[in-house]
Amino acid sequence: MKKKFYISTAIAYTSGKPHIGNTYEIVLADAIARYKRLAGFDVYFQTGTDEHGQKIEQYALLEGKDPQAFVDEVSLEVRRIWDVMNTSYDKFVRTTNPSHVEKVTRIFKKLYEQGDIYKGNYEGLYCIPCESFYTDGQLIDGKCPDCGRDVVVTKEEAYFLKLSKYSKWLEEYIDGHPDFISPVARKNEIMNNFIKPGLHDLCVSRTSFKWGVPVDFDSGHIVYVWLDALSNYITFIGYDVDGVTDEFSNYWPADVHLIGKDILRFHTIYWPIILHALGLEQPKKIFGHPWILFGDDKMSKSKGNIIYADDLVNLFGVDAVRYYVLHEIPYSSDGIITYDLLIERFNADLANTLGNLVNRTISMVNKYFSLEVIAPTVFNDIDFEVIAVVKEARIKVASKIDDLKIADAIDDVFNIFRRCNKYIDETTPWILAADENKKDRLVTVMYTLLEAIRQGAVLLQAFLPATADEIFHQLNTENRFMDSLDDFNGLDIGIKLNAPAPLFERIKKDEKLTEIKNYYNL
RNA sequence: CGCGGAAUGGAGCAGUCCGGUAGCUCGUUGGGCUCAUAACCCAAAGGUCGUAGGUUCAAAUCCUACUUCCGCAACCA
Repeated sequence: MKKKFYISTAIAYTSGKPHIGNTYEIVLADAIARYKRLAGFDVYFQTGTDEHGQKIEQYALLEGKDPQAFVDEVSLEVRRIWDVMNTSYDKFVRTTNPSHVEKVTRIFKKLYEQGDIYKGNYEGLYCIPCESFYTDGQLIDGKCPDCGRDVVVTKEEAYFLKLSKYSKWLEEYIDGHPDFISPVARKNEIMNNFIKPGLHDLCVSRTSFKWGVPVDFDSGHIVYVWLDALSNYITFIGYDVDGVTDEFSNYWPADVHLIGKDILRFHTIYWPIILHALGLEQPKKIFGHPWILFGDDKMSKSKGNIIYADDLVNLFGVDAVRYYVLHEIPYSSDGIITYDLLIERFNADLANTLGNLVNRTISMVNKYFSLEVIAPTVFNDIDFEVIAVVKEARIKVASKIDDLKIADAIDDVFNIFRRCNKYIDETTPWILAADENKKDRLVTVMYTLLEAIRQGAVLLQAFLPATADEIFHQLNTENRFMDSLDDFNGLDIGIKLNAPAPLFERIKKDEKLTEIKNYYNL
């Protein structure tokens, strides 16, 4: 039986269109999911939208829409962008799904009945016009951060989750499972700032708005958004308080929850405690990925420097955008995106190293052998060097993916292509072609190149699926499976390649920058 | 003294745990080649590894202090 692999992204909050930063997460998860499928795992990849809460209620009101209609629209837009990014999620979930809502209601009730949730009073700084509570830290000059008016100390009835009861347990759990939270810097942050000082009980209901899952035994109370949102990881694979499905038993616990570093707290404190209280196993790893910054600034609507993924795809193509976010964002520190850098990487890596390699190789096969794949004769040392690089890449990629170092993994794939370019200069096929006595050598060199490219494309599928498809098409092969890397003979002898065509046209920077300006009507 | 992270040639990063000639990708310059998308290959220039001390035969790496930047600081997703 196949080994299972459950990976999730955070569900996107449907307050607006997701920008490239949000999109990074789904692409990252997609690369891992695609790789694991390739490696023979039974992969389950879940993503979706988080659709409840006061903010959404407000935004909907602002646009004069019913909240459900509002989230229907935004959720559709999120899904459209995920599809534009060519991501291979298995299930797209929505927290407004009636079955999910019922399950959350029952989870809340169960936790209440077993004493993990209790009724108390929430006391905080409240802004009356905004109908919102704030903490000291959120206030700007002691005033409401939204409207700038005075806040007053207010008390309201609310339900609380007994985090304090599980504080010790959580600390020990995290200590005993060093890989649970990564990167490790984030783990320290959570441990030192929150867990070690002792956890406060978490307020898990609200009465100040309506748009959410109601507490069925106490009207007026709405389940706090996070209890609702986090539960998506289990409710949509068949968890219910009074029984679970086979699907749940098969896939839970999740192997990776991929999330933005900003919501790490919810996933490493509230979520483990909720699961523990429900008597469920913990996910194996929670990875708080870094952010993408545009230029030097954090992307935000107020700064007007938001980049949307679908616009970038229109301007550069889906794999160019995937390549950039996967390759240029470091493992634990924030990455930067600018048009200049995007163009530079596109030209240097995609057009020059990869695109030109494929193009020059197939062009040579066309010129020398009329596109026919001819059986190699004897490999010699220089060929074996290339073959060794290809073999090594497979191993390196596997270990980098397991460490979630996707940028390094994709670089290992490109090492194959770099090595191939060098190999062409070392073997000078055009000189071999001029001498009929060297035909055997030429045949072997061309085969080595084609098969190295094919094997590179097999690995590349995880990251740039459309590009890999195009390479397979030009090579006229469907042999794209991982076990085809066991040997170096994956191309059928005697087949004809398809005609060469550039994978990526080089970008002229000035023209592209002008195009970008026009695109945005600047 | 709230907690944590970072500072490495023009750019983006690795190396720091387990001290031992400073590495990768790109950019720049020179050369080569001509199969290819002004591409590809080779070579060179360019860094006193944030600052100041300390330990050591030897420090980017260990210790101390300082400077700068960033994240987190609890019910906002």
